[in-house]
Order: sequence, then C-alpha cells, then structure tokens
Amino acid sequence: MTEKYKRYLVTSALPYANGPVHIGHLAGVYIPSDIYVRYLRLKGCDVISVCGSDEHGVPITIKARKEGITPQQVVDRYHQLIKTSFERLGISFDIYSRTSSPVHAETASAFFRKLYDEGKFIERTSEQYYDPEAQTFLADRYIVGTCPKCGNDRAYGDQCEKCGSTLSPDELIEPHSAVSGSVPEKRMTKHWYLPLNEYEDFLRRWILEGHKEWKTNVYGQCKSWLDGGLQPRAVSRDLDWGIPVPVEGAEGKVLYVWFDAPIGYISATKELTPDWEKYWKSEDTKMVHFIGKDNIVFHCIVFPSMLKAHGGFILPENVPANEFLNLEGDKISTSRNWAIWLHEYLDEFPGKEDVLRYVLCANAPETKDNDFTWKDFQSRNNSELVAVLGNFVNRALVLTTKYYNGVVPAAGELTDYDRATLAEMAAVKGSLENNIETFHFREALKDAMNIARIGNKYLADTEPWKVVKSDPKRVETILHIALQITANTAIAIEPFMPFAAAKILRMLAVDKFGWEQLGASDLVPAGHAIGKPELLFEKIEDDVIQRQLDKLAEIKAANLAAEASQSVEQQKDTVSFDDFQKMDIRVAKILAAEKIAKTKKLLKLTVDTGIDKREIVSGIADRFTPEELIGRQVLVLVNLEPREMKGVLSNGMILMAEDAAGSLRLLQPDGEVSNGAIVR
RNA sequence: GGCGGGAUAGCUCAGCUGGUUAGAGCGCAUGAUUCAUAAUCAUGAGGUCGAGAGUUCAAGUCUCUCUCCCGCUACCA
Repeated sequence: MTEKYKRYLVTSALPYANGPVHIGHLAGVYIPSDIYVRYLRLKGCDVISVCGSDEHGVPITIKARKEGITPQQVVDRYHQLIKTSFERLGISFDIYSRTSSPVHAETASAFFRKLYDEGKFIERTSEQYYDPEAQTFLADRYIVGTCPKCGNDRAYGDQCEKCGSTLSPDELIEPHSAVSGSVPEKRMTKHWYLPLNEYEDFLRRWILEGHKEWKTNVYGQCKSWLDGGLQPRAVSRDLDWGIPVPVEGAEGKVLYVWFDAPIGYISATKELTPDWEKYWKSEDTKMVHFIGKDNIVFHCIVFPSMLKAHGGFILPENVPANEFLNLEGDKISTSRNWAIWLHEYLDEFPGKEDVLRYVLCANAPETKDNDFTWKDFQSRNNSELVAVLGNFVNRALVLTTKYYNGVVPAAGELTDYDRATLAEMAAVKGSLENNIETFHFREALKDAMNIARIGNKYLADTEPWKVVKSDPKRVETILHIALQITANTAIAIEPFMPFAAAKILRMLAVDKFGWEQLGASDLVPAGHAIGKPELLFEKIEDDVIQRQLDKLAEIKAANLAAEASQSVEQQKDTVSFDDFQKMDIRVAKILAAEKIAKTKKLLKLTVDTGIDKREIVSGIADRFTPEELIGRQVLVLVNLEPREMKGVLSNGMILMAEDAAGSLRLLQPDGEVSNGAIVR
C-alpha cells in the first residue's frame, strides 16, 4: 500500500493557543501522529510532520482582555509553553509554527484572495450585534447576559459555561457588550461565505464512495453532514485580531479562524522547506490529518472544499480522528482545571516521558471515549513497562555482563527452539507494520511489546543461569540470541517510546538501526562490547499515585467551593412597585401534560388558571414526567407575552425554583386554593 | 426529537468480507523458577458477546425494535 506514494505529509491539529496542552490532546492527536511519523522516518520514507499554534479567534481576545494584556502576549506565552512541552515529550514535528507568523498571514491572505478573485465566495449582508460605544461589531462571545436557562448572569452569546447550554445572543436576558458594557444594537454588516453546498457532489463521491476505509466514526459523521445538506459558511468575521480580509473596503474584518487555521498546515510547510509544493501539490504525496473527533467536519468537509475551490492541492488520504479521553471518570475540562497538563507532568515525572507516551497509546480512545486513571497508569508502568520490557532488557544485559564481562558472545549451532524463537520475533514485523499503517496504534504497541515477551519466555525456557554450570558453550548462543532480541526491541518500540529505545541502544553501545532491520538476528555482532546496564523503567510506588489523586481531589473540592460561592446570585436592580404589579401571577392547576414531539425537553401543559384554560409550553420534560405533573397546583405568570414554540402557542410561564446545582422544583401553595388565586 | 459513535471475561480492549470449543493484556488462583526492579514462565478459573425478535444450514458478526452511555444538533419565557 505504500508503493503508490513517494512521500508523506502528516499534519496534527493545531493546538489553540489559549491554554496549555493536556493528556486528552496527546492521546487524541499528537501521540498517534508522532508514532506514525517516527515509524515512517525509521523506514526511510520521505515524510514531514507539520503542526503549529492556532493563535487567532475570539476566545484569545477575551482571555487577553480578562488578563489586561494583548492577544499577542497571550499567544506568545502559550505558543512557547506548548512548543517546549511537545519537544520535551519527544513529539518530533519537523516544524512547529504558528498562525501569527508573517508567512502564514501572506499564505492565508493569498488563498482568500484567489478564491475571492475567482468568484468562489458569495457575499451576504446580515444583521449583527454592534457596540456603539466601542464602535465595533461583537462576536457572539462578546455579548454577555443572563442565561435564560440557569440564570447565570455571565453567560456568553454563544454558550453558557455554567450550565453548558448552547445559546444565541437573542436569547440572553439583558444582553450587554463585554467590551464596553453598553447595550448592543443590531447593524448590517457584509461577509463572505464559502458555499459548501456547491461541493456536496464532489464530497459525496470523494468520501462516501472513495473512502469507505476511513474510521467508522469519521465516515459516519461525514455521511451525517452530507445527508443533512451543507450550508454556505462565513469565512470572515468582524474582529480586529486575525488576518485582515484582503479586499478593499473590508476594514475591521478578519478571516474567520476556521478558515485561516487549516491553511496553517500549508504555511508551516512553506516555512519548513522551499520544496513545499511537492508535498502539497503532487498526487504521489500521501497526506494524513491527525485530529480529535471535534474536528472531523472541518478536516473532512470544510478544508477539502477550500482546497478544491482553490485548486491545485491534494486532498487528505485519511483523517484518523480519535474520540475523547476522560480523566478519572469525568470529562477533561480546561475551565474547570480538570486535566493533567503536559508541562506539569513533565516537571513532576522527570525521565518518565515514555511512560506517559506508553499509557496514552495503550489506552488511546481509538474507537470510543476512554478513561485515564492514575491507577491504570501505575499498573501499566509496573506490570508492563517494568516487569515485561524493562525486566527483559535488564536480564539480557546483566547476564552478558556477568558471564562475559559485557562482550557479546558468539552463537554456536542453533537449536530448533532457537530458530523458532527468532522466527516468531521476525513475524512481529508484519503485524506491527500493518497495524501502524491502518492507524491501530494500540494493537501495534502490543505487537512491539510482544518482542520483549518473546525474550522473557526464551530466557525462562533456556535457563542460561542453570545451563552455565553444565554447558557454558550453549549459554553463549543463548545470550547472543537474547541480545539480538534486545536490539530488535529497541527498533520496535522506537515510534512509541523513543527515549527508552535510545537508552537500549546506548546500553548496547550500538548506533541506531533502520526499520528494515527489524526481525534480523545479526544486529549485535559477537565480540562487540556493550555498555553498562541500567534500569530502563522504574517502579512507581503508591504514594506517588496517591499524591496525584490528592491533587485531583483538591481541584474537585475547589470547583465545588467555587460553584457554591457563585450559587446565590446577586440581587437584581430594584423595580418600582408599579413594575411589580404589572406581573400577574396566579395559582393554576395542571390539567393535562404531554410531550411535544421532536423535542427533548418541551412539555405542552394545559392549565386551569381560574381565568381560563390555556396551553403553556415549558422546557422541563427532562425533569418531570407528564404523570407527576397532572393534577398539581403551580404558580403561573399569566400575562406574559405569548410565544410560539415548535408550533405550539405558549400563553404564560410556569414558575419554578432552580438552584445553581440545577435542581429544579415546582412552586406549589402549601394547601389547596382555588385556581386563579392571585400571588402577591 | 434528529443524526453519529459505543455497549464482548472483574478491568482495558481485539474480533476483517457471518462458519470448528468467543480472543489478548492486566487482575485473580495454582504450580515452576531465581539471571532479573518480589521481576519471569506454565497452567487454570471467569463471558446466555446490552435486551428482544427476525433472516440463514450457521450470527458477537446481517435486518428490525428497544434500553443505557458519549458527542453533535434542535424555537428549553
């Protein structure tokens, strides 16, 4: 399968430079991509691995504003941190660039301009929120208000971070600008859109017919989008942080971050090599995008459409997207600090880069979301890395040192068992290659570890420590073979654990091998002096793990405390008695309740308000069943402006009490009163 | 509600185009062993393959219905 391609271009999702990298990013994207790339390099393939920081977009400007620094300062900080953390973990990008680089600005700008000039965009004018005081348009993120769902008074126009619900700015209660605090108004603004719908046929043929081999999660998601019909997507935004739209009269507009970010792969390649075009424009290049599942649509639908619209570029041959990694049973969350940050791990576990690489690969969320636990981390280190891999290498080296003073003995006549063992070792290669090339890295890692298992079994079966007393000549052969297996182990684990591989080579006092030598039984020649044996991995004791668990427990406690302190909202502005009197709240009885079809949360309630019998729509179906509501008396705001939802007219609002934890309660008179009783 | 993914031994996961007694690693039990970081090796116990129905000579593997988890999405006054 590799003959068809002369070279490889491997991209890894650009980390967003508003925070450090955590284990979820690593397991999902960077470890798999690095394994793939290291494997190809070891094979001698022409391969480049490109990545960089994604440094534009609204969240970065918000973070900057919050901290009172410039967006550039924010991205400088995280770019540096991310770049060095990757290096320390041995992630071997050929280039780690950034989207604020001049080359990128030029590349993205030219890309846009070409599509613009060729009429590949459509222009649309629409209403957007505008801050009259700061004289700027406001992205949804920049509009702050009270969440209609949970009452959080710091919800953003696109999402409430407290209850997690997705919002639009129109839904916010008392919306105001995060920039100036003024009340936003709507103004007309012009933007450019990429008409994805025009690429539907091409995408269908290319993905649904041409790439059935893609992972089921990727293929399924693409199919879902294509079947749903694609819409034109805006490629520009009103913002002052980003790459200016290179069109006359587009002042104050920048390229939308999703448009500019993937072009970052191209610019990074340009920065890496003047030969960049052969990687991007030559049909005999195999391009592979490593991403997380949140990025599937961009990399399979949007970016390919961009490339197609531009013309001249190749398309990805595969997009191996992983699912998400959880941490100790809970979703990893940057804002809640529920994560293991790479830079912290590197500081706290010096010399254990490979342990993290190993565990994250062995437990990678390849087919479904997975859970990282410290206990599993410890167990994999102690009973797999130490006991199987480290132990085997140590046994072979120590025996050689002990019996032959560190000089590799010559092999005599091989027994059938020797030959069978060597054959078994050589057979690993095929399976290992196949698994890596089809992106089954968990299985591939097992294959690599198998070589050490074969070695342990070989030593246990041949018992050199016993035979040395009766047949010292035979032991020379045994250890010669054990050392060959050791050298093979170093080759096989290199893509996964480069540090350990290098250490084995150092202890064997040999140069790096090529991938094609895997399976060979003449890697370490007789008479060669090996180095001093050292431990490859060390045991991790309970107290180390406990410390990490304690740390997480503290974070959890801190989060709970923070939630509790926020749980009681501040009192709202005073209202006049007149205003209060305008609200007509009555006791009403729920006569009927039924779920509205095609919604998850909406209930259609028929209530007797005393005044009349009317229908009210309420979004509480996930908390209450119709049965438990019928017959109950509740409080209803009866003179609320009617509103239609899902085709049902809602005449009023059921009043409920909800606390910060999201617990929802009906309000009910403490005894039966007649319907229509006034609440005041 | 719509769409996508997942549900297989105590735990983490393999099981390709349906075909002999359902596999691996860890954990557990028993035995062997002591070169090795109490590390290894062998053997074994453990599963009505989420539930139900169907197609078939034959289903973990195909079809339908349902349940539960995880995403995305939807007009949650």
